[in-house]
Amino acid sequence: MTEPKTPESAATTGPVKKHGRDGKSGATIYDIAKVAGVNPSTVSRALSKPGRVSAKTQKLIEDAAAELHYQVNPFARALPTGRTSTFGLIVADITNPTFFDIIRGAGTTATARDYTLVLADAAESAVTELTTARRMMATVDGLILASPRMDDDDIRALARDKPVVVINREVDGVPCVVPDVNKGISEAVRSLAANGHRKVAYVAGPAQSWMSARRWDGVRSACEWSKLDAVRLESTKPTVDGGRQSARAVVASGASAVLTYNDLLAIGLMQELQAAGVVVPDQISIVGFDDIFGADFTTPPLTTVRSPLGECGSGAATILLDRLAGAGGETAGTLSVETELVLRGSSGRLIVAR
Amino acid sequence: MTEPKTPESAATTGPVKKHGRDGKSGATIYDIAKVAGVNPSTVSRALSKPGRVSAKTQKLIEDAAAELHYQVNPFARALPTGRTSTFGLIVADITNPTFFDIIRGAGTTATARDYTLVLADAAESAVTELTTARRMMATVDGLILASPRMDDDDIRALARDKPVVVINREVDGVPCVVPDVNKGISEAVRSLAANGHRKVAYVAGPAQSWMSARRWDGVRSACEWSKLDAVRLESTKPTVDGGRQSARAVVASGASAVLTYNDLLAIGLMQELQAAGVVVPDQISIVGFDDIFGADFTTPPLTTVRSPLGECGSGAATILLDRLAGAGGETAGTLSVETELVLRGSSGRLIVAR
DNA sequence: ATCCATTTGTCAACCGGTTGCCAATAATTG
DNA sequence: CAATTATTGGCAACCGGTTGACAAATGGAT
Repeated sequence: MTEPKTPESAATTGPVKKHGRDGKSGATIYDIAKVAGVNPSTVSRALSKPGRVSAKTQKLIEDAAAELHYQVNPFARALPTGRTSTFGLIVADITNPTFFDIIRGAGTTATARDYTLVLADAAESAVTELTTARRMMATVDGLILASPRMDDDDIRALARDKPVVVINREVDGVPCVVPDVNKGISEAVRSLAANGHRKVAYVAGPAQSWMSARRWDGVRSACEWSKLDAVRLESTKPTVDGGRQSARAVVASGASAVLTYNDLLAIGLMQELQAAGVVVPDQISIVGFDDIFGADFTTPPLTTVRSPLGECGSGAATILLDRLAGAGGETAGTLSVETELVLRGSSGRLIVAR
Repeated sequence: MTEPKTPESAATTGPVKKHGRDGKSGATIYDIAKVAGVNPSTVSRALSKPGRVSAKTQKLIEDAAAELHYQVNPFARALPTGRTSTFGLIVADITNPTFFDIIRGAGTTATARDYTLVLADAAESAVTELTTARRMMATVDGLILASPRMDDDDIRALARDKPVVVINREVDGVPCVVPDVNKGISEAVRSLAANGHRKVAYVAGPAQSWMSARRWDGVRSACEWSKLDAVRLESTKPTVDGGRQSARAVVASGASAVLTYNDLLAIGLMQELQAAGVVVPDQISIVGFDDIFGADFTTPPLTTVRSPLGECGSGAATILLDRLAGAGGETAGTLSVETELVLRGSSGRLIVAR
């Protein structure tokens, strides 16, 4: 091998310092170009556009890159192209275990497709959420919003800028991933009816929650079908504490079976009822939603309508990544994932006290 | 106001297109410069170096920036400076609820200080962990490793490159945040001793877990002090399932009280014992570690040695951010956070069967 | 050997900020 | 009022890749 081009000469006093390695870490395509004896742009092409350069030049460059432990500088790449190989996930509340599986699903899919996941928490505030989303938009290729609290219009505005996928809510014109509650709910209601229950209460979630409305719809229509009474009760907040506070209303309602907006409410409710001497499920059956982590820690373990949250996360990530890969001209349909009843101990035959 | 400098003239046929707004979103400092009638570099200074420009120029520029809804392009800034306003958090296993609070703590601190958190999961693999860490290093200013599985040397190697903080493990030469188990453990053991227990079992975690070793040390020495027998049992994995599997060994050990490496093990153990007809805490007291989400869902609710995980997360983030802000010459000490006993229903007086 | 159609590599102009150096201006002092 | 010093703003060269335009080299067909 003869020294290709510009050797170390000319390094006398000229102001030529362009692209000089100053001891810092990281080789650049200029270093590779020097080693391989080609032009930097050729290196760039070899490394990003397959088939654009001849096989032997390709090999030459790849070898040099390997030898130098080359790693692209993501910023340098993002600057002219705008592509960042990163997407954001904003969850309504990191505290809420519902999102754990979503985060995991999205994270796994991201890594599998060589993307980086940036996570942010909206702390249940629509304002924080929007601010965070706006800030993120600058650094990501796309965004996933899990149970967003902001307006439909805000979401659509974001979606006009870069691909956005919504989880747990349907927004017109934006691709969504939503658990289809009907199957799980009708299984649950049928099971309750079969066990002798005649009146079912639904403890609702936050008033502005899209999903809570869907679930109530599902419960009402399933009850209608099974000829059961359905009554809707409000809750203060969708947490264990909120569940405790709803116990009084539940008892007052005279229902013998309760479905709650989520598992947290169900767990709190069960704790409070048991503390008051109510036997679950003999006197009251309780069914939650989501099958979150810990739903089976209770005694009796919680019966719940499982939403495949991990699947929602990975599904949303897949949709997003596909859009980023393709020209992005796909339709904005809704991906619906199945829910199912997980029958555990907190629901069962009604034992009428006499 | 008169039109400052270069008006729209000269836009005839010259190849002058530099920094032209091409309809894309986002104003640049060049746009601001034009509006404010100053040089781009002055805009840059006004926006990043406080006090470098005169008050009135500053105002002029800020107004223009506000009017144009200017937002810095993080990539353009990162390219020459290397600063990204981003740090990474790698957790050993996203599935494990222990990390939920850590993520939240770190996330909150990050946002509070205008940093972005990038999350990654190592899926309990030392190799994945190291790969992920290496890849992240290119895009972040610093790194937090929560319960890392990789070698001390690998961690130190990473730390040589950029600031690294470790949670739940002590590594020489690297700043660490570790819960000090002793206070919580001695409270637990004293409580057990006071309740008539004479023999305590410790169900250990993964063999290579630094923290499991610390906890066993703590249990042993606390038992010695309180004149109790201590026996160590191994577990298959630190999960609910692992806890179930350890039940047999626990019973065989003859201990009347058990501390487990973590809450998951404790919960599984309790479920299995109860299924076998053992009454908790009358016949066996169970104490977990961490006070994870759901630890109080069980019946009886779990007594546990709480580690302030959220504090660990935010503490680590604070250390990291302080280092990034300061020249980074601080010592690499260990930040120790206090643990405490959370006395719930799963531990109590030993009722000797007769 | 000549000419045309491809393939492959080079040039140079970006992407949007940052920063060292220097000149112009303003403030301070004699 | 002149001389000196402290501020402030401008110029231009980066950071490290990407990409359109174009020329050189290669190959095939005549």
